[in-house]
Amino acid sequence: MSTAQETPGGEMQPWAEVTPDAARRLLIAAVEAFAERGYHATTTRDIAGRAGMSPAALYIHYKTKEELLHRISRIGHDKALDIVRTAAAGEGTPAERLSDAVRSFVRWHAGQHTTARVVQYELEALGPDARAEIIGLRRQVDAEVRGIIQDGVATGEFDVPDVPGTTVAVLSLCIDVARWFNVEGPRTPDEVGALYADLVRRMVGFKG
Amino acid sequence: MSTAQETPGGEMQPWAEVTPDAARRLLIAAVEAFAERGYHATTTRDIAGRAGMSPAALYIHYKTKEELLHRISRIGHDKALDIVRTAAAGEGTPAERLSDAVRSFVRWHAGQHTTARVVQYELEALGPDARAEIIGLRRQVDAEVRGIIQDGVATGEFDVPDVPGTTVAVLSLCIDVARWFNVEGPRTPDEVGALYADLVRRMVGFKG
DNA sequence: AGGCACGCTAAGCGACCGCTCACCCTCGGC
DNA sequence: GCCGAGGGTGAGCGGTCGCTTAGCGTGCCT
Repeated sequence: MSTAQETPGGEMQPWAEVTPDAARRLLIAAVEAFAERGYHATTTRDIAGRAGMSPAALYIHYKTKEELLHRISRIGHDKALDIVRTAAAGEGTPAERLSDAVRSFVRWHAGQHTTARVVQYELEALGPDARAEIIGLRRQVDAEVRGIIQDGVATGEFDVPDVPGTTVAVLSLCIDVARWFNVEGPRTPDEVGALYADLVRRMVGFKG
Repeated sequence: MSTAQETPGGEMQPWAEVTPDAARRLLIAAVEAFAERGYHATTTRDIAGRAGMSPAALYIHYKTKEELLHRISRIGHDKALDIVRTAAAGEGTPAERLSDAVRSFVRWHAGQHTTARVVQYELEALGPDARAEIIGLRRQVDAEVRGIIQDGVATGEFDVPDVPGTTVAVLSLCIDVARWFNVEGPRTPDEVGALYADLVRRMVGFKG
């Protein structure tokens, strides 16, 4: 669904779908600034400066500062939904699909924690329409994860007394990685993903 | 440790330790405004207006807008640390103490989610000194929870391959309640606390 | 009664915000 | 060689921000 390009190593090149080049540079600068200082504390002058342009250049490619946040949030949520959809549509057992989903979802929130922080924590800065659109995408993410858990309950693999509540908790756990993950810290995104996949297996009562 | 007063029902009256009355009204107004719009998007005029005062009145009781956030964050973290310390110092088994800690910690983050949102998510708006002080308190919270988990591992009650990682995950799970909890939602703070206590028991491999 | 400390307000200062406008440079098509 | 389109800049507008200052009202102490 995404037009982003894969490198030979298979790693996603983020923002590859944003053109032209100047618009992409501005967007990347905005992601960094928003993640560091928050949306409201970031000035358009700061964004343009990081992209090596004058303040006015921003408005050639984006109508407002909020449109920048909207584009970032939309692309990020599309990517997040893509990740869980891919895992949910896999062919393994519910336990395997849930582990896959958690592992890749967490890996993205850790590896791209700069982007994820903006995507997950600056939602309230969006206007009503944009916010509603993003909330719709979040509901789809929730539905995918809940579906996997329900499948596991149906097959008897999982023991989950409260499926909606456990779904919220699992997603909350994964999303909050973006808040605390630190590149200087002791764990790689892969390691956090593996740890969290194990923790979630336990949460759903899977005896593997 | 806190000078806050208990009501006859046993429920804590938040901000009771803030005096005089005008200073407390301003602080409560600031908590609401910061929680709704974020620190940087909140104006001192808005805070003063909510407290029924003129903009200048704020500066009689607080030196700057940042001092307001600092006071809120400090009091909130003191309360959070108090909660986990009380549970950790209890007399039950590690499983009981961990459940107590999670239940009361989550109950606070859900019931006082307005305050908790400010306390947990506006840390970066603080200056370096204030931030360092708060981070110190967070480390103490982390140490309390890690201590309980280690105790459980030592007695063989818990099966936890990665104690520091699991500690981070447990705290992250509890804290993020403040972000998603909604008073209009289907769950009471008590119910979320009970659900989360169960989920955490599973995460540490407790077979109860 | 007089004085004065204190809580508060009206007005406003200087800075900086998001955003606009008039203009410039570069480059491809003819 | 000229033109038009599109990406870029410098300067700056209107507005709002955090915060300050001069002065006012009220109640307590003597």
